[in-house]
Amino acid sequence: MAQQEDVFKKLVSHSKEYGFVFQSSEIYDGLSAVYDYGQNGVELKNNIKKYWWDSMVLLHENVVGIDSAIFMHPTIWKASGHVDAFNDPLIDNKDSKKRYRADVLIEDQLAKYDDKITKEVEKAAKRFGESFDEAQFRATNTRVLENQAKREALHERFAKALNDSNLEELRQIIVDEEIVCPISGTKNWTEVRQFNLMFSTEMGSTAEGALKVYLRPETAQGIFVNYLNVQKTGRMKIPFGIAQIGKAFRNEIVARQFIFRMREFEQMEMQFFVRPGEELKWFDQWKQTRLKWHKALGLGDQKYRFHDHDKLAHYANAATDIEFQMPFGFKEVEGIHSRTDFDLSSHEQYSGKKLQYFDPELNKSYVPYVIETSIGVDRMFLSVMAAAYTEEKLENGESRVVLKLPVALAPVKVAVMPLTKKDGMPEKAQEIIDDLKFDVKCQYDEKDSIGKRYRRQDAIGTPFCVTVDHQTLQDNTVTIRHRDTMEQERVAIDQLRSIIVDYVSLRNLLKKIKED
RNA sequence: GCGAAAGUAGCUCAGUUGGUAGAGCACAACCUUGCCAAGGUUGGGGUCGCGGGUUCGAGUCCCGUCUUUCGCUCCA
Repeated sequence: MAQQEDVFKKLVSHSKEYGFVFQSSEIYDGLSAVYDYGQNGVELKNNIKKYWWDSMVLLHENVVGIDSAIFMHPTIWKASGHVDAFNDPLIDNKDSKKRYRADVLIEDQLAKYDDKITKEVEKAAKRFGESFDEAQFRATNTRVLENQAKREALHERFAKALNDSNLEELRQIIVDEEIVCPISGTKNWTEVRQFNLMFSTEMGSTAEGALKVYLRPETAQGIFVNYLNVQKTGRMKIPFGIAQIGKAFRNEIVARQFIFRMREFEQMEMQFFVRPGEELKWFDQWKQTRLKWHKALGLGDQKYRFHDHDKLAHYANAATDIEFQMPFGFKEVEGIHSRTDFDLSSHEQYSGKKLQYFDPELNKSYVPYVIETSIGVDRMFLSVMAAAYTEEKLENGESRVVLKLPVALAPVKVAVMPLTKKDGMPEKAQEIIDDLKFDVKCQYDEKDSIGKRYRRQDAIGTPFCVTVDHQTLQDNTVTIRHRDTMEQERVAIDQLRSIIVDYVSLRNLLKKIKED
């Protein structure tokens, strides 16, 4: 484990050193849990996105894409449940260092009163030989009455505090009720603080007219609110899907582990609309389809596993994660959820618009059920980098660091270099680039020894190095050096394009998904 | 957010009981070599994360703050 964390550290500094990931605003000391992608990182990231996008909208005739805005009508987040669920009043116990939701602590206290009352009523029932209900109805026991009164008072006070969002009052309730921390048993509490996981800002320049809007905490809702637009204008027939790639924002209390959990991140989500009752069948199918997409990258089949959820979110009736073996353990990269008709129904309610589909085969209308596949681009990026990062011992005793990236994802596909800076070799190399650069990202390098240049390309995962040497000037052949094997072959310049472009094409990955 | 540790050149780090910042690699130019990195010469680059305090004097001691890592916590 210690060794793996070490690998993670190296990966982080390698990412910076070779222009993959930089800390945001670094010259101003950085901004917590926000990162920028550098010149190589952006290429890799774009390639990952293209791989996903093409696998969705090219390979599935019934999946189309959209690109919805980050700002959306605030009521959308009420309908989705985010306004309620992403707003937690939290309180810490200073002794046990444990954090609790203040409202949950108070609810537990209410439950305690209920228990007391029940016990007293049971006792009374036993003593007088009555049924529980009879005893409760009489409720003459003073202790029962006392506890009922207390419970009622607490309940009222609690409801009012919640309603007013009065955090001081919530804390005062905890103090007055002498609620103790279950771990430390003490009453040493911090202030109650509101943690809103959604970023908000104001739209409209005048204070009175301003509308409080949120930066979306997920891209899914942009798909749901456009469901009808796409279905109607695209003449989509159920089952069909809508795919989207875009930024989402969450004001995480703790955001850490490099780009694994960031406050601004990118999602690739696809919502697949199906007939009610058929959702679990599609859920299983998308589980397999998505796993295949991951495995096609060849990062190692044993590095993936499903993690089925026992506790389901309020909208789901089935959920699983695809986890990847990161240097710090198996971690969620993608979530697949059966979201039922929760979102569309909720938007029907809040918007007052019908979001139904008329199914000609069933001859009836219904709100479709939804299967969601949701993958974090940044997590995907991290998993690819982690799997690709390799330190090799060579036969001559030296070592090299090589990113064994899936070739279709590599930021630079080919480096073209003259063996020496003389005899027209640089010009020849440039000619080759001028031909290849319409198809693939090329890099030219003439500095330092050839071996050093090869290592530089290894470090950013370039699959091919083409070298122009003295023989090139005679017969128009060059050497191609392969990243993983370090082996070289000599080929004619006019063959380069077909060799390289075919080999690094996304097409090869996409074909793999379709194979059985 | 709490606790712990850390922050010195692009990277990895050294810097003694407080006395005005160093190395290797990297980078730039030139020379040399030419198929698996670290030849030669020269050069650029750091208000030691930031702010304050103690002191004649702070990279070093104290306080605050920012950032990172780990643990707790949280995770739609």
